[in-house]
Amino acid sequence: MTRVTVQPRSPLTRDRVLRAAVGIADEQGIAALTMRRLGEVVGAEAMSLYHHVSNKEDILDGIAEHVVQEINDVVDGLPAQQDWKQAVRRRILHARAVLLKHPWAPAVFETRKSVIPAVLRYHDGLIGLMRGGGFSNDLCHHALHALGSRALGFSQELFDAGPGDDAAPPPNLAELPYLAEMLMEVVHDDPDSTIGWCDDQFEFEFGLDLILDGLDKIK
Amino acid sequence: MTRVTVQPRSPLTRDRVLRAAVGIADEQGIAALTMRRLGEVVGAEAMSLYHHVSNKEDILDGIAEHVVQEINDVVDGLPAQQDWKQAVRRRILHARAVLLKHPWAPAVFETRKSVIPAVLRYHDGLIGLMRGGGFSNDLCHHALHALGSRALGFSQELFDAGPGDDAAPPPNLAELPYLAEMLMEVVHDDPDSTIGWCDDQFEFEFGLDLILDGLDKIK
DNA sequence: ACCTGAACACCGTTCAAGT
DNA sequence: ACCTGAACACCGTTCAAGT
Repeated sequence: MTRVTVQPRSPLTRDRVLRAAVGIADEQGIAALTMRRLGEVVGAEAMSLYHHVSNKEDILDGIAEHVVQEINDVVDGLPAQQDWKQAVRRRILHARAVLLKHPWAPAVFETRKSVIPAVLRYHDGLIGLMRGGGFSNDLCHHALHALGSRALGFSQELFDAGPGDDAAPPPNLAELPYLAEMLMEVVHDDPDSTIGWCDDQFEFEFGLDLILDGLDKIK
Repeated sequence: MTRVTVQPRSPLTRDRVLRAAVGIADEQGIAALTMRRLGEVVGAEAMSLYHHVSNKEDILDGIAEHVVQEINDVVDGLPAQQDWKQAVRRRILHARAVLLKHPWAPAVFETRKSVIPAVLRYHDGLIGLMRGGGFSNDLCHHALHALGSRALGFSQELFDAGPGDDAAPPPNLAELPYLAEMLMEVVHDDPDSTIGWCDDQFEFEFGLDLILDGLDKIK
């Protein structure tokens, strides 16, 4: 008779709950993250979760922290660099790369009631780089505000380049003369697309460099 | 017998529903906007709403459109101005003033699936101003991306200056040397505050001018 | 045509009861 | 101590029935 050693189910912990929550959000979107679904994934009833987290807000706080931790782990491993602008630029682009793996994260960041501790640590690092580059504390402060969410690698677009709503009426370009002309010129290399044709990475770097170059001139 | 002419209750319309929805969101926050509560306010059952809007998403689309309409009405009334930078700057600051009356609006914009038509009209106006200032269509395109949500007057902060969570542990400044030093210097005129001490309007304009000045140099 | 009550399929969360 | 079933107070939405 074979000895079937049943792996004792590892006990539920806050960390296992949060890990599972991140997994659900990554794979099925943040709307799929419900207490009941989360219970299913960790192999327990939804109500058991409340022994390890205080409520759903606590879970959202936790997975936000989790993602920023991941960013900090990446950027802390980057080698030192003499030029502050290159250092800040690279740090932010690495943060962006992590965030692209968790597309739900920006929305969760924005709904947090209190500051995410890991974000403070991230910002502390950015200030360190800028101070090293000759920034005054005052300019560091303005710089963080100017960067806003760009500091963590995401830009806030008014219309997401998501799947779009096919049922929605197409915009009437006759009433939008300047936009129509711009579109015609900008997309003339890529005639298939109308909106959402943009190279997000390029545009992100364009805006980031605009700000970093501006700061460089002030400092 | 007195003729009591009962004011015939004005029939429900999509516009009345949306107006009431904006009112609820303004006064009690977006979370208070439920179908049942909305029904109460317009004096009907929640289920009656479905004859005038297709569902709740449609209501959110509608109130987002409503706010951007309000912005367009304001900025369309602004007198012409020769300097593109001043014109764009003023337009954006007026948009911001409208948005400050509807603090829930940015979050609703971000969750819209398809482009809000009024936002296209707003952007069309901005492009017009920049074209008039000598921008190429290509630069207009990059400029809109660089501005992002700033074009409509709101910046995306990682931590909102909201009421805050008093139960949350205070950040350990010992682990945040640069941030601690910056805070000490920046707030030394206002020793009561620790975080959320910032002059949002000033910081918004600082970031906006950084971008506009940068664009001015490229164009 | 417009409106409604009852019902359905979900939520997050509480609570008393199990082991 | 950790977990659970049943229940509660909400959601958005459907549907058959009213006028």
